[in-house]
Amino acid sequence: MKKDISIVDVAEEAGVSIATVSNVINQKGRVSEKTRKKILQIIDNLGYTPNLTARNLKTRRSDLIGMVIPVMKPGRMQDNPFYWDLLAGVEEGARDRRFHIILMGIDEATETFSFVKERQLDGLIVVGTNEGSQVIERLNKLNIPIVFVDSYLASDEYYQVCLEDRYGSYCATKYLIELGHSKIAILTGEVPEDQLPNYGVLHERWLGYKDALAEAGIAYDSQMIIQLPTSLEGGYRSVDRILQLTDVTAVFSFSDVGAMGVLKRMKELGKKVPEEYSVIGFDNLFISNYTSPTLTTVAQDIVQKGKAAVTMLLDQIDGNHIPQRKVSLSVDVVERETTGPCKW
Amino acid sequence: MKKDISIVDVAEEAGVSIATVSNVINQKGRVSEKTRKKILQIIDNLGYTPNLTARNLKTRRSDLIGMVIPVMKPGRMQDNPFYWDLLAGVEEGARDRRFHIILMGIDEATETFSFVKERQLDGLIVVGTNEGSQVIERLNKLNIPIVFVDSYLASDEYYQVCLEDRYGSYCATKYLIELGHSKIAILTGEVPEDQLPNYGVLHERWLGYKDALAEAGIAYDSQMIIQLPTSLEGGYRSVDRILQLTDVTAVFSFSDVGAMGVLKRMKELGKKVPEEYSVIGFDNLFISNYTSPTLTTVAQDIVQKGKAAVTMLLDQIDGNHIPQRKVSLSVDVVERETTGPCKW
DNA sequence: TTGAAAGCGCTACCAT
DNA sequence: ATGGTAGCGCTTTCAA
Repeated sequence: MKKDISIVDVAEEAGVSIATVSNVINQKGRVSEKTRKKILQIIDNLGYTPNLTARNLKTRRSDLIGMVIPVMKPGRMQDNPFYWDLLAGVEEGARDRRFHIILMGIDEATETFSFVKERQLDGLIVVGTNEGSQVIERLNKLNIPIVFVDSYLASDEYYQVCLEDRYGSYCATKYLIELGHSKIAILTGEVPEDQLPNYGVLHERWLGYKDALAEAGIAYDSQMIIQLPTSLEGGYRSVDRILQLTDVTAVFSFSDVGAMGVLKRMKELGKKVPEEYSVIGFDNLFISNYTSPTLTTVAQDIVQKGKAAVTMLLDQIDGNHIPQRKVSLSVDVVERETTGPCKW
Repeated sequence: MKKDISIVDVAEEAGVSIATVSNVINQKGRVSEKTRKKILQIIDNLGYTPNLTARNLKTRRSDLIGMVIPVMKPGRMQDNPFYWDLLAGVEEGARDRRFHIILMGIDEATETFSFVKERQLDGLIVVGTNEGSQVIERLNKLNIPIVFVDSYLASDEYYQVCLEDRYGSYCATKYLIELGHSKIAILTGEVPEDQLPNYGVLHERWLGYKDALAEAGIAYDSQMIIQLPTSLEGGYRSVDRILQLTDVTAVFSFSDVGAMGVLKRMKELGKKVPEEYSVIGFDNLFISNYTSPTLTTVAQDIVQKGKAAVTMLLDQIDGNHIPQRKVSLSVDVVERETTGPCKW
């Protein structure tokens, strides 16, 4: 197997020093147009590709960012299309700026992030961690640019991309209330109520829910909180619990996948949506417009969220000015077929 | 900002040479237990992390693999949960073997794969390319371990992970035929019929469809092929075309997302599934069990596919014995609610 | 405008 | 069992 072509080969072929070759590769100027042309030509002929590993060793810049996503029980990444959309945005944004991305599923409890130093990552996008999580402290020690997505960290030192979660949740709830619903079950995810404040996104949405209730003068009832995983399965299983509650007429799932689970189980049990129960989700997955009935939901632009995060990260890395460290993307209730007037 | 701790610091602190430190890091043995312990202790104290970039420069091994996925029009990765499941499998398998993965969306027409040499990638997982594609030749030049997923390359030199596409398609079609259907429209994706042989997966499935028809003595009718994108939108749009065809009673979509699009449009037009039309998909996305009605489909284990691919790749990289270069994973018709007896 | 050379952090060979 | 050192491919300073 023949050795790779290095900068030395190019220099020899061109009869110049490697320093000069380096200068043309890196467009430093200070090379005569003539030799520049010649070297470029030779690079092309030889099919030379600079070795980023070597460059990185010297410059301490890898043009590589990490995207970390929490994994579930057996070490598998979460089965929610949300992440794919987010990743699509990040990937696209990174590609535009000639960065590459390393994707990693992490176990928050044990991850040390040693790969960040090992790989000399220039930055990190961290998805869905929370105030008080063990990872925050470890991440701080890394001392590299980080953008947190959906994480709600209190300190305004952190760069964050979030969503108008509270407002979106408020709108969803208000929307249901205006339809006449007052007993509204919520699927918050698998978190005990007293732990909610530690789960930023869920907490915000919970607050939004309470905001709307309060505004309408409806008493908050913690029985309405269903604590099951944010997943199809979780949504599915939640229905049996909801039916044990009295007079519930609407369900607000903090995720679209959860809402889809609800729809399935409702249908199995012969419960009519939206005639008997209204269901609203959160996310507006592209698939949510294709369920039957189509899902009313709080829409966010997930791909845009990924792009916003990576843009903020790369700007940070490149030392560009960043107007604000915390960005909150807007939401929008999309009215479809799973919601309707309260039956009573 | 303080400089990172290097092997030199560890060596100094321990009063040994860097060679010895290197030996303990790489578990080469030939170090006395006593010094080994000591060095390990110091590494821990100092919080030293080896610099993989430097190691890589020396060893020419990056412990990094690439996963490349074709992008759509505006440079966005395809909006199909399939890829996320596949990625989940790859990521999990890579993590188990301490490899990291770089994910890249590529434009097949222009991609040169220069990043492979630049980053010294140890291997590549290539998804959904095809015989005769421009990328094959370029990939060959790379001269690194590659595993092709869903690619159907003729030469048995290539390492490939595929599916029993033809058989799965045969089973799906046969299943419909046994229900009494004979006019079965198929959604192949956006490929002209005469180009099908160049699209491995689609071609195989097309062949399987024809196999079943032939077996049942049903004439093949190329009008039954609907050429629209493999997507929710494509499936949705296909319905209007299908309805122009005479006597069609069943639709076989080569993807679940396509089938979901069909379901939506059918419902909008008041067409009953499965009473008037049977619909069957392909993939068994986790979401397909949550549509309404739930989707009959040809099931494949996508996560397992990703794992199989990465395992084969890493075995190749590590020089392990690989029993066979081409693996075909099995499929399985999952009968749900979108299919039923032919109305006539 | 160009070149010589140091050195990034590490591994691996060869000595001791 | 341990150490000295060349060198991986590149960037960067300094000198010419």
